[in-house]
Amino acid sequence: MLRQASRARVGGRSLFSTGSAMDKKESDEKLETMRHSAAHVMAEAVQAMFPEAKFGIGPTIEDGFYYDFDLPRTLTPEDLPAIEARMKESVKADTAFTHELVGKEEARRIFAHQPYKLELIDELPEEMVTVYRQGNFTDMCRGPHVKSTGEIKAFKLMSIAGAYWRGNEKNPMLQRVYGVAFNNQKEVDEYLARVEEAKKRDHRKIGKDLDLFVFSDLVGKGLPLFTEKGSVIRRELERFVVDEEIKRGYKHVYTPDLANIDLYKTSGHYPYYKDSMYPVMKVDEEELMLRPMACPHHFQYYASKPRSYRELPFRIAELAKQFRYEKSGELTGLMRVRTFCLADSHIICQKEQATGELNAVMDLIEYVAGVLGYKPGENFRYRLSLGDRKEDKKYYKDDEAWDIAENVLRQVLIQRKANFFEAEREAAFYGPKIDIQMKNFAGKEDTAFTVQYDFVMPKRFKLTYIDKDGKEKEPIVIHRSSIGAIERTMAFLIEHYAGAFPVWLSPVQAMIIPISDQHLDYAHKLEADLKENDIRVQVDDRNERMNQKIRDAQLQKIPYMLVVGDKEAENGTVSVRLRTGEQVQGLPFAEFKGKITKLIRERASGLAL
RNA sequence: GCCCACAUAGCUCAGUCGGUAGAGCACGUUCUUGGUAAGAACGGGGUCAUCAGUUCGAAUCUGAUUGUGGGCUCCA
Repeated sequence: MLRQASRARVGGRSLFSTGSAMDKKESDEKLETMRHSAAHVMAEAVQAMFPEAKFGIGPTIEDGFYYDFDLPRTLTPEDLPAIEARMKESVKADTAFTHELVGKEEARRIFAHQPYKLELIDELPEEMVTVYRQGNFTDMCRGPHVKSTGEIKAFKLMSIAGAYWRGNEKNPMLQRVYGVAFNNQKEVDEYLARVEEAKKRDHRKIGKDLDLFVFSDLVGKGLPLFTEKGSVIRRELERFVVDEEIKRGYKHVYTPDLANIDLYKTSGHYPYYKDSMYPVMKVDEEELMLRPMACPHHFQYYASKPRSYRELPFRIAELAKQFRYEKSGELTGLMRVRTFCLADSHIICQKEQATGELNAVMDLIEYVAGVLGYKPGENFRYRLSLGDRKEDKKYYKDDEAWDIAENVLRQVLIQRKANFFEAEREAAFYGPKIDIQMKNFAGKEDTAFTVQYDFVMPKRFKLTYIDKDGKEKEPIVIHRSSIGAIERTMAFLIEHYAGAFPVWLSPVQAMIIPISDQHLDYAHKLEADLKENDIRVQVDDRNERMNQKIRDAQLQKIPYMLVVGDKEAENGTVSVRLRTGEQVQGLPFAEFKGKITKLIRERASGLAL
């Protein structure tokens, strides 16, 4: 369990926990010890049910623990209550955890029938290993553990899943049982309630409820269709980011969604990623493929003629459709799809310009994140994704260039006082990157935006510029995305706002609700006026009561409901009900129009008129 | 791709022991013209994911396929 356990534990750490107080840290450690012991107790229960069980590892993770088993039959969800019941007996019996330090030879004897444990023993650098026992269960484990099983307060087994031994898909698949554990039953209940809340925010559910996107088996999996409403959000995001980038000196272009395979062979992408590229299409003598990335296209634009140092930084940007053959099991709603549109850019610049450009990119990203309502530390954090000098198969071999590039990125983060952490072996093959990691409501972290320092592609594509001194020099490239993949960003946004978007993103910004059909004329007059002013408005002219119409508009999370009856038609006013429940009676229509227009133009996050 | 589970009306779901389907919401029509979260009546709507098999008979049992979910792996 040793090393794997500790790695898994770090990986499973609460992402944005900020608590640094000593007592909190201590109670965290206590809780973690208890969770780890719960994993052992679960293993004991499984061993009692399946004496021939082979054990993998059983570390703690955020909120709980898991243990991997190799069993004579597959577990089903119905097995969980039985395992849980045995665990509870064990807790009730309050048996002591004991441990001893033994030599490797002795350990091999103890675990003679446990092939996975033997494998771990063989790889341990230490000569002595710790062996923990409770009841009839013995495990190799660094510890620590609770004194006795009675200290395990409250837990619940959550799910069964397959997991490859040591995370390698070439290894056998073990059965993993996940559980959560807390200090008391109340905390377990609260955890379960949080899980339920998260489900309500799931972008797949809200996407269906609010009719934002759909999938079709005939079109294919991982290929979303944006509905009229979803397309409004997408269009607003695209307009926003294109306009903003043009303001900031980007050259916005269109390049083809497919290209000759030689392009990706030249870039070096092909051998690294051919498994996730779509197969080649033969057309006459050409071999074409859907592009899995846009970088090489942009480089060909740059390379179309000689470039002077005066043209640098050369910032090429595109809303670039890309196609990746993600494995079927990896697809998830809009989070992970097989075709997506990346707000992509490649900044070709001199090495000395890198820091300045990186800062400008970070400014842009932070601006965009701010407009979307994301707060640093709360909704996202930075990850400095590093290479591995020893892995020259996975990463381009040039130790010095890696050192320089990683340091440039690190310095940018430090100077900006950014809240970041470093992650080994998360770099691209052509260089390190800064990833903006978003946490969704299910607690999973995903890359939203990325900034990469690339010292490889200029060589591959022989990108050059003529410097002041008339000599040809090699630039570097910054790959970056300002708003990420539109699909994924929409998924994050839907969950972030739980479907209650700011006005500028709302598919329908105002719903006009006539009190009776005598007020339809006035309602349609207002509708025409607002539409003329580019406000997305509808009249609910169904034969329903006003209450019903308000309820429906409310469920659709439409920001403003304009209730109009005799009073309003007479005075040229509207009675506004906000999505928040707040009401503004008798507001002159012109005033409403002015205020909503302003909120939209400013991309305001609030609704207050 | 791998492990496990799931798939019934547009949506959320029920359907007992194998005897060819039901509710609520949504939709349509009519009545109702109602002042801030569900007015009423009636009606239309399903090859029970698909294809095979077992059976006198399959939504129900078996297998395969497709899709979805939770994990694993992967994520340029």
